[in-house]
Amino acid sequence: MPADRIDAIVSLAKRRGFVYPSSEIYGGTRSAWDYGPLGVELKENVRRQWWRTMVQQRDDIVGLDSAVILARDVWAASGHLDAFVDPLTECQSCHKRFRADHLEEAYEEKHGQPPASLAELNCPNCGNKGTFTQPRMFNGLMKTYLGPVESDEGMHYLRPETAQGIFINYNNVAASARKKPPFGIAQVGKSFRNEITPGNFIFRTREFEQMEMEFFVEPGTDEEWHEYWLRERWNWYLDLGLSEQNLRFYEHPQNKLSHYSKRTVDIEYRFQFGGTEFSELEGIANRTDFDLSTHSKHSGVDLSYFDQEKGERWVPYVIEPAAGLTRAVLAFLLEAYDEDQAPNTKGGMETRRVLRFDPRLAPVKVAVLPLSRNEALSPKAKDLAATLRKRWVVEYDETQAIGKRYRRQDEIGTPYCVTVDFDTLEDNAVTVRDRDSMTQERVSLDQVERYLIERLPGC
RNA sequence: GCGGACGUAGCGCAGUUGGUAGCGCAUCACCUUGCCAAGGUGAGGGUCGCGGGUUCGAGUCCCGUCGUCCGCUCCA
Repeated sequence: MPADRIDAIVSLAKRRGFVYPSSEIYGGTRSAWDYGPLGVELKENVRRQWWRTMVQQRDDIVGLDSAVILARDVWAASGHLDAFVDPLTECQSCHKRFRADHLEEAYEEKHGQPPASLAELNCPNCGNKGTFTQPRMFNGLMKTYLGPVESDEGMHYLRPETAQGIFINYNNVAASARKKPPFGIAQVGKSFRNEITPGNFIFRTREFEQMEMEFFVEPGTDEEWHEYWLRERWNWYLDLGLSEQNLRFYEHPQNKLSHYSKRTVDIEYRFQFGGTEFSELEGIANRTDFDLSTHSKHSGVDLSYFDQEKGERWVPYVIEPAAGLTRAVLAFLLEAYDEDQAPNTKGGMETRRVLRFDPRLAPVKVAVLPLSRNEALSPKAKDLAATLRKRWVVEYDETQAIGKRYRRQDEIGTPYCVTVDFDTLEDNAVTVRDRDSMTQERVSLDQVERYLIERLPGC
């Protein structure tokens, strides 16, 4: 994979309508991207595949769509208010930044007492003393105010993860859907974090979309279930076209785990940002009984489960596969991007840009092309397009040469092009052209839909 | 937030010592061809990211600001 593939994707994304810089006519706004006509289809297809796999095709997982703005107590209970707010200070000599509380802890360990002020501290990087700025609080939680008056009472947080909406609905879902462990609750939606350094195109943004599932299991079976979900999620990416060589597992070291986690393993993709080969696509964590326990404690509502068979009560453990929808979109784009050689009219070869999407992810499934803009061909082709459009996203294009139109479709990853030609008027058959092999097959008009259904499974 | 680079039409770029912007592709129209783009003719599209300043005059120099990328920092 060439290192400039990401540049090619950014350019193509804007040119063809996948992703635009947000608020572009006002100079842009940091860390936000807008999804164009093809991008929204692609994103929706990724979301749909996840939902089908995780919810609709299983009998042990159900869906949920909770609010973005939850009660403030939720974030106190979940630990986010503590974990997301850090005092940061910067060394004015070498311009490195540090957690002020970490510096003070290190000082105390060494000297047996806390420093009187930051001025007592030497910079761990350059060794200079008294160079630290006053610490500033960095709050990873995004604030907003409910109600017309900006008062402290109205201050709420936009969710930094969708998971908490699931935990606080645990009782509701378990009761109404008559579910008992092991079972899961899945949710897709936007989350918000004040990332210090957003960037790398749509990889890290302050507003982003997550696909999260919380799987509730009996304590003691949690490690086994964790392994199960690692395999399941890995296979999901493979099934939709990511190649094994571009994926890997990353095991978080024990001393760097989140406040809620017993073990976390990421699925990473070879995004190749700057000097970083692999970056996180999805985190699969064993959250233990932390969430349900803490919400039981803070809310006063018992979220434990009474096991009828064993006659005992326990708090379920949670295995959480938490995927970034927008990150997955980028991974699928990168993986699909390819350049190969295609013949031209003159008998030579030309470079062809093609997005080799799995058909389930392709924004457009079929393009209908009359060989020539013509009184007889165009209506016939339009009729066919209208028929196919009842089932799939279909593009109709009659401008310029047929070869050029094939290339346009290749560049946006359309798996099949159906061409209506002059013979069609005689034999009622059309040509179906395959994106990857560029081979063509003659198919009779009344069989086209069936032909495509066979080749577009799950679309 | 710090350091560096960059920001000219949708995309990719050129703009020489400061003298009021060009190229390729793309788009649109017409002609031509008719199964794998880049034939012909023509058209539309840019207050050169934005705001100040220096200057008779700035895309070109200076300052600020916004944005992108790279490196730090952060990444629950």
